[in-house]
Amino acid sequence: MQFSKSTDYALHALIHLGLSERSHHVGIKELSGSLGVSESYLSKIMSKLRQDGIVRAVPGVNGGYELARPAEQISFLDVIQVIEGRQQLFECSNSSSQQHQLLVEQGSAPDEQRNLARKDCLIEKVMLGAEQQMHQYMREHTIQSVLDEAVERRSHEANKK
Amino acid sequence: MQFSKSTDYALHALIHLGLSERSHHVGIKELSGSLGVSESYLSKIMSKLRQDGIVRAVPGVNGGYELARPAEQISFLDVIQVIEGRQQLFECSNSSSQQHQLLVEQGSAPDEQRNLARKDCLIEKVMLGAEQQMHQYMREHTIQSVLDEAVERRSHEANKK
DNA sequence: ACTATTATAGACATTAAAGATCCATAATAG
DNA sequence: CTATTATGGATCTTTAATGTCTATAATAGT
Repeated sequence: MQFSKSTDYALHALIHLGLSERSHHVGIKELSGSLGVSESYLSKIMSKLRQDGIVRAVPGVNGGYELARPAEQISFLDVIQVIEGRQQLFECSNSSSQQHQLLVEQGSAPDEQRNLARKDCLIEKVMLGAEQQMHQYMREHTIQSVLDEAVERRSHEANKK
Repeated sequence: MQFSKSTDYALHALIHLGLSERSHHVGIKELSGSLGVSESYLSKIMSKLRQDGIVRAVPGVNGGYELARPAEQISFLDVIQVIEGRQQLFECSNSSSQQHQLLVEQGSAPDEQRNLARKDCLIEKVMLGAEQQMHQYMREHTIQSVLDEAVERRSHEANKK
């Protein structure tokens, strides 16, 4: 299991837009050149980001892309969910099998067992908890926080001289 | 991005083994029947778990599988890493491109820029942090903790009557 | 209004990974 | 020695990610 390259491209593209001045449009040529990926492919990704309101796009001469809202309001989670989708990372495919019966009391009434559906899988519950830990972290980190850290790193480098 | 079905099968199989008495071997027939998956496919997964020391396997009459160590010493993280592999969820594919130059000071010496390799990508750093949040949670949850919670749930159900 | 420029959307091709099956082999209990 | 059970290799199918191409629509500048 790995995040797709599209996610990598999307995040880097947004950093690039974040570095540009406000209300300046960056064309797909500049973006794709900077990231080392084809225009065709990157424009698919940018379209997704536009459809989800992360960036704005303007066609025509001097057109291109810009962030649709301040960089501190674009979290990593926002971006990942646009590109990777919003399904759970783990879904129990097994709820109708014998397996889950074993986790319920052996002597209970049949209708109680029926009520134990997909969402009651204890394994899925753990995996969902794990995912939400990751989400929380991604929610706290934004495009702006990366830009800020880049500035910090620059001043550290400067001090070393 | 989603966890593979193999991970689902592996976790459910381990719960099944955890429910069986110690030093009792559970055959692939029983396991695959319980999970609703073919013997061939599940045995591949069980082999992986054996190679990584999660289960023991015994061929021959009355053979089968058992947990290789106590259920409280088998964490979700152990299992996920066997099945999904140990690569990072996110790896920056982009370190040699212009993108990262932008994140470094524009006027610095060329050799300092060279030193900024893959591992210095600030995006990758955030993503790695997120992954480690998830790992920590998975490390704290074990096969035994699921079995315990199943018991708890049973007594809750009993109280409702 | 015309033209060059730029994003959009759809169709399509390629590649890689997951999911699944089959068979020959090796190990074990009785 | 035999029936049983796991193992490993080869192979096939399906699905998702990756990538390209082309026709269309929108825009700025003239």
